[in-house]
Amino acid sequence: MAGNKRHINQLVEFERPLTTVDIAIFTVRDQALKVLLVQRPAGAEDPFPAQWALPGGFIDTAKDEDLEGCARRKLKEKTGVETPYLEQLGSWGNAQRDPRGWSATHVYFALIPSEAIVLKAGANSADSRWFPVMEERNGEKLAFDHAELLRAAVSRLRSKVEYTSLPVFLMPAEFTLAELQQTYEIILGRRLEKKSFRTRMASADLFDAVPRMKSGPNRPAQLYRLKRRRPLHIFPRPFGSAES
Amino acid sequence: MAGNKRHINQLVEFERPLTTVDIAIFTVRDQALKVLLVQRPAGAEDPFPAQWALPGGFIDTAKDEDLEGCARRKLKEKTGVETPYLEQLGSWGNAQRDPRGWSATHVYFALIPSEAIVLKAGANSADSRWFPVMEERNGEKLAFDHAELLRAAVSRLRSKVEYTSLPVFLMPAEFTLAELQQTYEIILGRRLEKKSFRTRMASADLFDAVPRMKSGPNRPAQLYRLKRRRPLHIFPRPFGSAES
DNA sequence: TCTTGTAAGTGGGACTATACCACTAAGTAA
DNA sequence: TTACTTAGTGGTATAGTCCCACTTACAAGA
Repeated sequence: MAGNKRHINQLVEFERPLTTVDIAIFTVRDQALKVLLVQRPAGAEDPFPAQWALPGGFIDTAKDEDLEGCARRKLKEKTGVETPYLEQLGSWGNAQRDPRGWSATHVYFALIPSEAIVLKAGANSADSRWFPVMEERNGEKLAFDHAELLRAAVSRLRSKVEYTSLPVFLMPAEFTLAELQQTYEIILGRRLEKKSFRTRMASADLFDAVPRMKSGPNRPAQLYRLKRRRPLHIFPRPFGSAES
Repeated sequence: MAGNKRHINQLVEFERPLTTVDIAIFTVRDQALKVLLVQRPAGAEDPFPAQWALPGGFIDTAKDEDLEGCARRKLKEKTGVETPYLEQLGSWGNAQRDPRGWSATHVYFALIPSEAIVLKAGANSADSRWFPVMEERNGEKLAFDHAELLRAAVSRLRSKVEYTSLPVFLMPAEFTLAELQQTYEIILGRRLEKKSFRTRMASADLFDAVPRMKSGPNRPAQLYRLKRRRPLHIFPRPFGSAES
């Protein structure tokens, strides 16, 4: 199975594109959907100096076993944690997106509960920060074609949230149904009907009630915990329209 | 925006993976879902000699504007036609899949009506042929990791057919509702209920009735034609279970 | 202690797309 | 004319959600 020199000769005729992996890491905090962006180095040696970009970079064929491994490595470097959810979004490749030459990037998106995160300044990123995902602003001045990648990631996230249990991966270990519904509402940008929401979640059988309540100024709420080994649940129908 | 030598220096530390594009091209003919496979050259210069593989190959950074353009080029080379439907499936990359080195492939899948196709022997493929998609057989001895890629493509195709109008892209210019239903049934591997099927299609408003009937030994059937500029239609609910 | 306010959680009928199944319609072949 | 087959429809049942009003449970202040 090992390569041999004959093969190499044949390959010379094709220039190899640059190959990178980028990740859209989402969380919900302060009542908003946020994405982690890193600021590119300010020196002129790199393209798009000092601009914000999705975390990512070149594949290290020595260290990375496969594409997903590369994504997990970069994700861990930035956030310091393993992600509970990682999905491949797709790949983008053309001659223009990187001024250094024909390049292709493999894009992943990840969901991480807000409290889990410990931001680290990465080796190749002067700074990293959570940006609220707003249709207008981001989309403009990210490095490379990352604005487009981010739009695609947000679009995929929203459409999957319509009919799956994806947002549970954004919740802390214990949470109330109202908090989960809020997370759905923040991502979708609209209100959901309480009864329908609870009926769905109950029938999906995703959580165990823990024998504790969340107290506040009002009626205490039941706390739940995600069952072990619960994969993504797909609901038979998408969420309906708005409430109140 | 042009590259400069400084950048190149920095990039030397990363070996560039081999980059390819592969396509799963599907059609329905002879009452079966089929996929186009090409036989790799028999000489020992290439890996997996004489084995069957998905059509595809290296990106030509001189000719290919982007990944999808590369996929369309290879598709046209093999089938001689433009495809009515092309979608990116995902990418696979690791150190083992190609004996020549760390490689990543960008996989697309395409749907083509059976009569449209004129198979051409490609430059790098001694032969190409339609293979029925059967869970058991294919999955064993395709070149590279193409068995896995094909499984993923079939899986994606099936799951999208459950709740979209995808199979219309497999139909000839004029067709009957019974023929369309048959196409659905062949892909899904189960019978669908006639009335539900027709109600769905009617409400989707995808076709125009042409003023002609398809005659046979029995009652003639209305012929339909796909409306112009009809994108993929998504039904509010997936198809239900079997009939008779 | 009682009232007020607010969020948690539920009861029950309405609605909608599909499931199910029986029926009619329209042709060919013997 | 009858038998057979496939096209196409009518009408009720069902499932999951929608919608809205209601009850429950707590804190805070009068």
